[in-house]
Amino acid sequence: MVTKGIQTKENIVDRSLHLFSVKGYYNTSVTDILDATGLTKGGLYGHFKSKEDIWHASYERAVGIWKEIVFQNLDHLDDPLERIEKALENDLKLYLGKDVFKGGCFFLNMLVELSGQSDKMSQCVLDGIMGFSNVISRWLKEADDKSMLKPGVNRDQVARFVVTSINGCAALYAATHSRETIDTTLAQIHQYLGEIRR
Amino acid sequence: MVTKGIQTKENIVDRSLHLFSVKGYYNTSVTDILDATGLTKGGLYGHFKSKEDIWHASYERAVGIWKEIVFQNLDHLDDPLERIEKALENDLKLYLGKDVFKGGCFFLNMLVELSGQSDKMSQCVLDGIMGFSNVISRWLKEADDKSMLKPGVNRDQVARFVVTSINGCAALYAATHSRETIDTTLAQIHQYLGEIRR
DNA sequence: AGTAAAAAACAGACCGGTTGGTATATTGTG
DNA sequence: CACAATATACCAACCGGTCTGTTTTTTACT
Repeated sequence: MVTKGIQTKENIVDRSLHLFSVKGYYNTSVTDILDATGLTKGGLYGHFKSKEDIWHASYERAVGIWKEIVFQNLDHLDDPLERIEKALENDLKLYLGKDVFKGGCFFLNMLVELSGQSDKMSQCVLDGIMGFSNVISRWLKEADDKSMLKPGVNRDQVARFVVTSINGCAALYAATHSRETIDTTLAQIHQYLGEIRR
Repeated sequence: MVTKGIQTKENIVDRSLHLFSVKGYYNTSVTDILDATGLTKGGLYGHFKSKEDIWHASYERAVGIWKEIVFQNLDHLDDPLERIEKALENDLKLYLGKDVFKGGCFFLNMLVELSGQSDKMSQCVLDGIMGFSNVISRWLKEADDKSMLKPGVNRDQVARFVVTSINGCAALYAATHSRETIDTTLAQIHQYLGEIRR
């Protein structure tokens, strides 16, 4: 049963996630969250014990939303390299490009802002990003097992480079909001991945 | 003649640049700058009329430092593609990797934090980054004129993709501080650029 | 070079407003 | 009725910035 309490709690997370994404963590004040939710201090701090706690809940929510978008329509792709490209396309076109979070990519924004500020929070984000890199790495392994890759391809490096590129794309897209940024990145990654195929 | 005034002014810029790079713009308080310089409010605001003014001066300083590092030892390289790779290597190994600014890449950090917050400041950073992309684009044109490129290479796209990748690398390096991040990016860009050569 | 006037540099108190967070009281709901 | 949910008032610390007054440096003139 969905009580009133957990309803408002989810609402807090939703609104906060949006605010953190647009304004950043430090530049989002608790008052901003109060205004966005219509609550007051007492109401908010009844659900979370600190601003950082709200962030962690927002992060988990963001991961859920992101996964649903990026890993959709992948099951029917038997070709691991096609699967990788489709996932990247999902990420850039449907997650980043559709402005799921108005400020750009929540994870990249947080990673940059929190690096050097909060080890706990930035490590949290970094783990998520490296997780995606590992998924791609596994798909590359699958391709390699099927003898689809040129010999001598460093799979981990390729995976990390691809993830690096989409993060760079996210940084530039947040500033430009131009489709070109996304299209260019996808086109060049396609070029790049085409060259590791046997 | 170097008066006392412009000496302290330069000192303010130096310290502030460092603080902005490590803590970000919003999370750096004027008091932080006061502590770092040993000044008080009156002393500081005699040189700059606002915190944003200090940032603009810091940005200009950062550009100067960055250019000196990235464009060094390039004159002797007649091969434009080698020149591009050397510039990227300078950027990642000597600027990013040597922790010239402790918080990682000042420009990437600022771009991400300021996008959506201050159009004026973020545009400033974006212009600088796109300027680098244009330089690379011109070098690619030079290579093309010398018939060094495969036919059909989209020079602007290649330039933008390369710049995108080094920015992504900067984001991950700030979080990991691992040489591997840099080495991987350089190695894969080398791979990628090798494929556009005729 | 010495000195006095002008100007630049700086200190410190102060401003209204905001920060994240707490304690307690009140309201709404099962 | 009981308890979760929310409001209100409040806290000390801090925010970027201004103001006035004092000290130090530079400049101008002899």
